[in-house]
Amino acid sequence: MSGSATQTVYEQLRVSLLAGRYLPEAKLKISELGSAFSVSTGAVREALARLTAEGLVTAMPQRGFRVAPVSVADLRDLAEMRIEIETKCLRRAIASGDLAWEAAVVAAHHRLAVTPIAAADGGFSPAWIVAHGEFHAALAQACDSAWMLRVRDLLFAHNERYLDLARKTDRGNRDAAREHRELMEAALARDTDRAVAAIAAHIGKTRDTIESALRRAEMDELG
Amino acid sequence: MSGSATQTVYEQLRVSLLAGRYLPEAKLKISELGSAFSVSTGAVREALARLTAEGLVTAMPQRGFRVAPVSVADLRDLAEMRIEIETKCLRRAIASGDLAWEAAVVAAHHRLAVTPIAAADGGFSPAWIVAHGEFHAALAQACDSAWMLRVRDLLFAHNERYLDLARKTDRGNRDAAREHRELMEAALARDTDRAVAAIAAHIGKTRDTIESALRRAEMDELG
DNA sequence: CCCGCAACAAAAATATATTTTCGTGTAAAA
DNA sequence: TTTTACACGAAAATATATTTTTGTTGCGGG
Repeated sequence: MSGSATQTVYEQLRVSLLAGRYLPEAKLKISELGSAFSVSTGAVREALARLTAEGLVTAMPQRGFRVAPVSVADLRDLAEMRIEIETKCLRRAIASGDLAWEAAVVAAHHRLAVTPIAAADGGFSPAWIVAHGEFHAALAQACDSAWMLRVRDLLFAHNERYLDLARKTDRGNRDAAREHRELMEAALARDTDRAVAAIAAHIGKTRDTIESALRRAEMDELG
Repeated sequence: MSGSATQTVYEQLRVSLLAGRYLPEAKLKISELGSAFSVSTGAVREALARLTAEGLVTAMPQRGFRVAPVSVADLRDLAEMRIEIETKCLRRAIASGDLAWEAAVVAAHHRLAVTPIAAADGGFSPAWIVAHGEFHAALAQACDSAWMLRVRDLLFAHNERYLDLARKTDRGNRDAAREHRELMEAALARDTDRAVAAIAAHIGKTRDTIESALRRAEMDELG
């Protein structure tokens, strides 16, 4: 293992959460997770405490932990906030990004472009999710405000939870690759307005797609 | 005690941190804290894990926890971000605040106005800090975006850490009470532009005051 | 047939014990 | 005198054990 037990559990649990491997509001039993990861309950509790502070998990006093809920309202609010922050980040990144930044963006985009998007189970492939996250992170990274980046990361993480819900209705009818390319090109050309418009549109479209998927899922549940 | 042991430790530790009762970068020894609060080390670790996710504490693998550092750069970045978020929050709060909101703002302002600002040790009095936090929270509360409020709370908490550093150089030469009144009156009058200007100025002035205090403290340290 | 209460089982919360890691100081060798 | 290796003490990390709390099931009464 790389680091400590707690760290490992935290990271693994986090990617599982972000990959939607647990259902929203599902109970996270401490001893189960402990034996699954072969660590003590203390390590699990510590990891869950951190995830609670991030909002990915909710703690119910004396009643354990659950996966944070999702809702259309939260998704819309989140997307709106993301547009605010991501556009600001992007503006500043374009303004102060150097050659190293450009190179990192190109590299991340290349990895994203060549990574197959579909996984065996019909969702996004884990490799694509990682590449996608890293591309957007690379774009924002040159923003010269640590706090802005921090908030961006928080929002992006929560968005990832919703992302794989979209996969079902997203089959083929949307060209995310094209949006990413457009975004990269505008950023590298230092065309701030075009880049900002591209990322805002990208977030908006993603939101809409996820929202339909969410509504469909709710329908299925009730009917 | 109200809730669980972990919860108690978390809350107490948090207010201590925000009140600047521990020095930045000071080591937070787990067993010391455990005996201080008369709880087990597990509870302390759990509380520290949450505070780490909030950024109030930094975790160093195999080397324990420390109080998060402060710096002029971080303060400036934080203040800039706060201006962005607080103004947006305030706009939306003014737009959608109802009578209950107005009442809460008036009440919070009254409590703030009548609470003595100075403590025996020369810092802000704990009661004033609470009242101050609640006044600003009340103002923002009517903002109809949960995510925006969440980010606002995070930023405000970090700002509080810096706040009491300002007390030394802030003695008498600044009328925070007046700024708060102006802010409240503009908000209640639904004068969005004036309110936004007031809060931006308020944050900016606070930043400047704290910055001088910080620089003075750095001077004292080195000479 | 439904409601309440008691006993039981399961899981969370907490405490204690053990292991591991890190920093420090000391002594021997270059 | 400087450096390096070793050992010791302190603190963190982890595991295990104990206590509390909660949720559930079955039984008796209404």
